[in-house]
Amino acid sequence: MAATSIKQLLAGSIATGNAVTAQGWVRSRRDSKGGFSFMAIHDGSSFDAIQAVVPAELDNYQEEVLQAGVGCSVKISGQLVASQGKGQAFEIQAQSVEVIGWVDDPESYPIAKKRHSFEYLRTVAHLRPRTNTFGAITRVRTVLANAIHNYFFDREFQWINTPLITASDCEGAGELFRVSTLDLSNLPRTENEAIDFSRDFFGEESFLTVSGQLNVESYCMALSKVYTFGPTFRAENSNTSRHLAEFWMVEPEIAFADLNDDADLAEDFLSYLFKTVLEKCEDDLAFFNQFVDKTCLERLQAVADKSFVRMDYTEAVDILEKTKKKFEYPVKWGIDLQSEHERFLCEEHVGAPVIVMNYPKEIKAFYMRMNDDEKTVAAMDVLAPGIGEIIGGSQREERLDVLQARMAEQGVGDELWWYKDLRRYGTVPHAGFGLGFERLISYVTGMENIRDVIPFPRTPGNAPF
RNA sequence: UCCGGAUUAGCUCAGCGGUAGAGCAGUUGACUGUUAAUCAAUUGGUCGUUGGUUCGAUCCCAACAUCCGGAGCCA
Repeated sequence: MAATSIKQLLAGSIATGNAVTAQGWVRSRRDSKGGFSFMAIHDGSSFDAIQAVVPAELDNYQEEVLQAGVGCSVKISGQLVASQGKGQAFEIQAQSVEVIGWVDDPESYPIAKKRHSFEYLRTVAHLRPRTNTFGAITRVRTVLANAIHNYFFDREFQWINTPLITASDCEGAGELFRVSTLDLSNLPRTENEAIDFSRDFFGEESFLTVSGQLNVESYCMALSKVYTFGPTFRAENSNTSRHLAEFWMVEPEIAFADLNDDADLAEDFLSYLFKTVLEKCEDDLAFFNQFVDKTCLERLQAVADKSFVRMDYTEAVDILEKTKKKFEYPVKWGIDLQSEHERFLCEEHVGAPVIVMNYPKEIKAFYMRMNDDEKTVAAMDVLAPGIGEIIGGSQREERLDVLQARMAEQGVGDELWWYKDLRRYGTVPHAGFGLGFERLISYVTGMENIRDVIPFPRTPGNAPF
């Protein structure tokens, strides 16, 4: 008989008395001298386990059922019945229990039936999905990824699969990983002893992308509403709870739009995502709210209700200068906001997500649109309490002459000729932003370390699984 | 990369200049429609690595490694 997912078994849509089969992994077994054992079985489809009541009369009860501990995989067939005990509505009255896979050595099985620290679980990243926490994170991650695609699909955005390999090293977002097939122990050289990249795979130096934005702009200039959603790579030596060397990013780009349209999109998008996860991950979020972060649900609801505050950079600096709070880094107009400043703004001053707009041009990238004051550019950061910058975006410079001047200022070379072409042929005001997918999940779940919201985190000195 | 902190049983931690302890897990038994079950007994450790100080180092010192927190970079 085909197995039914535990989510379905617990949903109440199958009439009691029906024959069912569940398959999954044992979370716990409790033996009763009343002549049966209770087995809690997980298969990842839901937060809750299903309980199987296994009678001692089964042929393999002594030899197998009583030996099947935490982590063993099993297939259990029987009748779905209303539970006599508290804690679950339904359970399986087992008629057969087949142990599919044993746990070699229960004492050294890394995932014991107890609380483990997240630091420890990172060292067993291949087994940590078996815990409540990582199962819940995985389901939330899936719901959010789907919600992202659904949001854009419903609003006539096209999903653009921008390349992961790029020859441009000037995308302005940090250090790049080199992509090469050259023999490192025998590098080809040019006449003046430089490495001869013309003999490399792509005929020039190439790298893993740090952003799909420049490429997605080209599709935006034809399809109007587009987005990328995929992995991104940064070779920064960043050792923090908010950075990964490999992470996923969502980057929408909209044509015929300015910075305010961009901020509207960011706000509506986040609000939709949070509403969706509140609706679809009730059990998992209840778990996070109880064991990981007591303010989790409250915070999600606040963002779902769109309680964003918008302010100009200039206004933000003004607030920071006037507050009595002492900062390690003094504030003055022209500096980039430090973590402590961003935290003060969204955590203490406002107590909700803040969108800071129109930053000094000196501290922002070449492609951001120059404002009329010629001192600021149309950039925005969405700052979230507890996370910091969750979104960074801008209106793009659509005027060829201004863009060229900015590129020259920042030393960006000719390899972006195609990017300039977009301003030469039917240019249009447009804007977009980048949302760090893992930062979003951190914010939603309350998980403090970004290494715990991606299945196999890559950080400096660390890619073991 | 910089500044702090940590590294002792499978896990979480306590401890002390005279070579070690608890809780949980595991194992065994008792008990029970149980559900982080309970109760009893019990196994289990070159105290991160390498040097140094000392009669003697797990403890003090130094370097290194790894991890954590904060900062920078950013998403």
